[in-house]
Amino acid sequence: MSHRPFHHGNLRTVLLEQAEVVLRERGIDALSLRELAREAGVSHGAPRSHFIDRGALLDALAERGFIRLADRIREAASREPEDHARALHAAASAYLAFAERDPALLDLMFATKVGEPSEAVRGAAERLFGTMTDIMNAGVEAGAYDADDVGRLTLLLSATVQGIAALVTSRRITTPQSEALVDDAIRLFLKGASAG
Amino acid sequence: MSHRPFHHGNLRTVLLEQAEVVLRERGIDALSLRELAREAGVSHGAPRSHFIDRGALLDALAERGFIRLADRIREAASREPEDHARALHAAASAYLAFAERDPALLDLMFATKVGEPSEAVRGAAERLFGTMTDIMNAGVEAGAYDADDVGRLTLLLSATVQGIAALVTSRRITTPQSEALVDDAIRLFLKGASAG
DNA sequence: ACCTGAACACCGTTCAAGT
DNA sequence: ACCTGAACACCGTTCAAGT
Repeated sequence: MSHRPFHHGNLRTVLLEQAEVVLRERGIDALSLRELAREAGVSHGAPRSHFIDRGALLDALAERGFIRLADRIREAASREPEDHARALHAAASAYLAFAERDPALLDLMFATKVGEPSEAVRGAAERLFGTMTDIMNAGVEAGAYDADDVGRLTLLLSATVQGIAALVTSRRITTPQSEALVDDAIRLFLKGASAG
Repeated sequence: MSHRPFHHGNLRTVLLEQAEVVLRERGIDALSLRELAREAGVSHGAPRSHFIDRGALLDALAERGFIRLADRIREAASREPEDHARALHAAASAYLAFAERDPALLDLMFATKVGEPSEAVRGAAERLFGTMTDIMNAGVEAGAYDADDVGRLTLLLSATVQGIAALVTSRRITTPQSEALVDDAIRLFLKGASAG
């Protein structure tokens, strides 16, 4: 048996993955660097080599969250290449599914920043917005919107879906209500956004 | 001089008001019961008489936040009794102004609940939704919507405005962008929601 | 380059005791 | 009814030292 640390070269990922579990099961208040270290079998000082402080861990979690959410949305929309309305619906549903599985992570991703958001988080958030933009551009090609409007419409759609997600994670509406709300949102969005 | 505690009968309010300042200036991570107690000039155990734990204080803050936000929105909309579109715009702008002044408080109001939200918070959140409903009902009388749709449309408008606020508090968009987004949102909402 | 372990300051919570 | 103050367990952070 070696006495090299079990997680040598891997501790960062182990901490992040365990943190996601804690976030999912017990929420952000239960997330402690010392507990993560204990569960990973390292000393309480070890995370310091990978995250300068608790905020840096939270940033890394938010970054991973944005990347995963963007991937889920892109994947969902890509299953409806022929029908833009259905693609929007699939994307929104994927967003809501993420919110229901990982509400505390979504909170973290959209949490108030005291200063500027970190570069990594900002980039990951832009990846999500880029995914939404790609989906909307497919709608332009299908004749659903004017090309000039796509930037503003993408922002509006993103805000609307995030708002619905916030109502779900804060338990203000139930899952069935959120599904009806997504239907309404997309129907009204397409009607209101149509050129002319 | 009496040695009755300075805050006798008043400590609860003093703690809440100081907590709102801390939340505004330094964010939720800086909010500590012990610090609040020190600043109020009482022992660290004193808050226990008014809030069973830190979560109860946060609930009380969220409750007050919902009440204040609902009042601001009602007031803003009431200044445009003749023009429903302008009333919606005023309400949304009041929401965004709240989000910019008290981003951490808004986060708290829409934070993920692990269990069920407390009765008091739920009631206060419903007051906000009730205010939005009243504004929308005025739109029904003005002929902007079918009465049958007003419940779903109110939910959609609420979600959209909250989503725009989330983009602001998370620093994803700037204040000018949020103003343009509110314009787009309300124009598109009225177009999409119009009866027929 | 990464991890250990002592040290420090701070925190939430509990609770017997006071008024 | 409300507040005090000791006690407990836990936490984030720092840092000299090890490998």
